[in-house]
Amino acid sequence: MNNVDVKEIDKKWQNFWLKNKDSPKINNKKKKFYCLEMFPYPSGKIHMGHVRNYTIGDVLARYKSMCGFNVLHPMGWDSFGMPAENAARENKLDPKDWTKENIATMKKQLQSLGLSIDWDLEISTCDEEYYKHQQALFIDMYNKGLVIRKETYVNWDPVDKTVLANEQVINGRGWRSNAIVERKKLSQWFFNISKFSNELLEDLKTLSDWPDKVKLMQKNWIGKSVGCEIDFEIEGGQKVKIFTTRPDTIFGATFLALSVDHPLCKSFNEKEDFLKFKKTVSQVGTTEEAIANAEKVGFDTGFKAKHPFIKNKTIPVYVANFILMDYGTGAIFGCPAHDQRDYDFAKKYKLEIIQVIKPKVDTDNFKNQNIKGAYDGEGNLVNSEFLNDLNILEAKERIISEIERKKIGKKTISFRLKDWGISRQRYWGCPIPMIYLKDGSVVPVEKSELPVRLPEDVDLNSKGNPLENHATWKKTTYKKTGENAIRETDTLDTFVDSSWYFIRFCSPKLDDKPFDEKSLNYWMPVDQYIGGVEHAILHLLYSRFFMRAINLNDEKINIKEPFKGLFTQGMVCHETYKNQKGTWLSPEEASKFDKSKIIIGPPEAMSKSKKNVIDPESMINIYGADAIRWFMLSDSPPDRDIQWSNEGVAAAHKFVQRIWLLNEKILNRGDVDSSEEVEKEFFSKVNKYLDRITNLIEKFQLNVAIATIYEAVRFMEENLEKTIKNRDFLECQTDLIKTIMPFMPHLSCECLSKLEGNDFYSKIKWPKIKKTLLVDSNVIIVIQVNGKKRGLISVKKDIEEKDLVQKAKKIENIDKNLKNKKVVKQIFIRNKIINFITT
RNA sequence: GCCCUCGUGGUGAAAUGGUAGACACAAAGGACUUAAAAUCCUUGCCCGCAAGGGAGUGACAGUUCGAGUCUGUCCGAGGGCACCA
Repeated sequence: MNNVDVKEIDKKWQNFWLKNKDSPKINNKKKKFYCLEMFPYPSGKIHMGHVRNYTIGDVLARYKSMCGFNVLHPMGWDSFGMPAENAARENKLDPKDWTKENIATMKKQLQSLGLSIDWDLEISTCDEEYYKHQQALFIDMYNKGLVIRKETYVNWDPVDKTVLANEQVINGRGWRSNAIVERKKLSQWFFNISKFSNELLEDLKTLSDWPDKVKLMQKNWIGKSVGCEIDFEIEGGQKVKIFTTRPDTIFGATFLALSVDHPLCKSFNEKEDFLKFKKTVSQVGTTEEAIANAEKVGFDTGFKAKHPFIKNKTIPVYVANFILMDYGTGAIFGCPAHDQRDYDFAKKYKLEIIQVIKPKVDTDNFKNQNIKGAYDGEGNLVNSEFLNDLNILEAKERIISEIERKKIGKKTISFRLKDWGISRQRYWGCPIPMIYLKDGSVVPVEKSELPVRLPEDVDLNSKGNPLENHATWKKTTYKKTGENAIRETDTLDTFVDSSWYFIRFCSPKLDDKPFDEKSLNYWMPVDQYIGGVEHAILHLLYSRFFMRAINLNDEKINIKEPFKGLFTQGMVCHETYKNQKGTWLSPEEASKFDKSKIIIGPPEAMSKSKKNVIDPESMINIYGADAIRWFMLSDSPPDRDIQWSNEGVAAAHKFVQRIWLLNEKILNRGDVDSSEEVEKEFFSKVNKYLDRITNLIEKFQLNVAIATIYEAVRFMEENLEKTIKNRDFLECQTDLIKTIMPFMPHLSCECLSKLEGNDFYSKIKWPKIKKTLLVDSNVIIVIQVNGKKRGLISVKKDIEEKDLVQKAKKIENIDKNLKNKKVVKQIFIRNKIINFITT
């Protein structure tokens, strides 16, 4: 018998699926399942990470579809962004052409994987057909008050000449250019995401199908803290509002500290020593770690603030480098005894340190009257007048009510989450549909004027923003009044594009509005979203914000959370290779060298820079799509990293052939004598395999499901010669192949078409598990003596304890172990274990 | 510094508190072959021809008849946040 030609069946069934495709329609009788993988950036070619991501999604989509769900499984392109602009500049191409070409290549590659994607729903964010709706959404959001304009310090990337969001700054460097980021003050557009801070935090609790890890990361990112604001009066009449989460330590306050950007500091801007201080502060390090570890320094304003609870006590007011203007109120009171930063600061400037918490468990912080380090643990209040003896929680409550009674402050909640800066000074993005009028006002473009198209004749080689530099593009008129106006030349952060594409997929061809409420309400939320954990915070948080923004004041939409289930898959890793000069070698290059002459590094995520990449296309050409898909899932749990190995794929390919051979053998098996007992056992065993595979797919343990398929296939092979009617054998094989279908669709279709004939395709349903066959009449019971395994016994199911004991004691090894000993206790767990405890 | 996750053979990994190492890769030995490839079988730490026994899931304690699994402390690796008051 011959091997199957994998390249041929790949082509054959991909064409077949194309002809027999069945686009999902709204069908209220059928349960829907929206399966979505994070859409790719069209960088040129697909990489193994895409293969893994989309294979996981495809297994689920095909499985759900076979189970009778109405499955939506679309794909699109996150096609705006800087690489297109950079590549276009280097190769003197139009970003649009470069992007289109990449999309065409990558689409063909994805199709060669045999994914069950409905390409009729394809969208691309750089298409006018997409971004015009995004502009309409932007205007809606503006009208809902969710778009605001603020002048702020921004992270300026001097290489890419663009503003970066905080999240795009990694260790003080631009996330793409790796250039050291500078601070610059600019007027920017923001989405008012902080309006939803509390909701975004609270609703995490409803996301039961998300990994806890991701929820925790979002929780920390939003960073809620409960505290209170207190007004301090400065001698001379001014007031400073501070924020603290430890109002209970107010009697330990020995100074105030302000941010350099605090409004009160404006009056010092002419003082030379202040400017000098400001300059040194801004020069301190660039990486976040350096900032965090920088020495605490301050500037004495000379002001004295009145302590709100201690008569006639004043405390000095400093400007300090460790106070941030954009958290809380940009001012704090310092309590050196119970906050390490304040402690360091107080030591440096020889400020008073007053202990107000007596630790529950003795520490050496406060011994010998010489306070060593800050204590921030549990304890009771001391040196605090009316708060004395209360614990921290009680003291907080008491002092807040006192503050509120005196009307010098109130309980407040602070969030770490800041508004989302969305302006980018780049060309290849969605133009922000706003215009500037002569009187200085800024208004949205009339919706009837949309889209605001990107011009095609731009000079990408000039520095700065190409739209700003364009000769005519920014000149426009305001439709309402006919007056001349200037367009906003910034474009939107590409995170905006990906914050609603999953909504667009519900009605991707709709021309007059971004989405149709009926489709949205039917398909959303995404039942299973699959992608890399690197998007755990930003993309997901922004998408959750968008869903709420769309929901706001719109009663027709009843979806709040966009992604019901989330799965984060691991990366694809490979060993790294270097030659003796230390330059990276690709696996192919390395294989040409003598092993002793190359340095082999540990497996790391495949990356172009380390050259440890394997090209999916060439692998598909050698082994076929099924083997690649199979290998991507077989070696590790889907949420963990996987190590690429050539042997592994080769093994997957061999298994493809083994299944094919088994199928051929069964087809040519001819009829055999049957024995009822053997048949019953056979059916029961196969059913157990089918049941396990089903449960494992449901639990997303795809690697274990694959291990079970290996076992099941071996079982079939071993039973070929047994007394089993061929009709029954064919039935079991058909069921088994169907469970392989989500993993290896090409091979499975080829096998099924042989097993079931021409109309097999309409009959592909997930096998029904016969529950009655899962129950065994016999069970294997473990026999232990003093908790140690001493034997196994096969007995009738539900055997009684005394019968089991009798049988067990007859086993030689058990008898030996119990000899001369008295059994003092017996632990019996029905159908599982018997444990004899002896003296 | 704070928070989280994970430590199981040569490797990737399985294991509702109840047979540790399923399944796969690699390795060694064997079968088939003139030979090789392919395929198949066996082995996997210590004692033993074997039956069997001992040790064993990062370390040390604890809970339990029984712990890879639960609890505590420590060590190691990875990830997130990072002057957030």
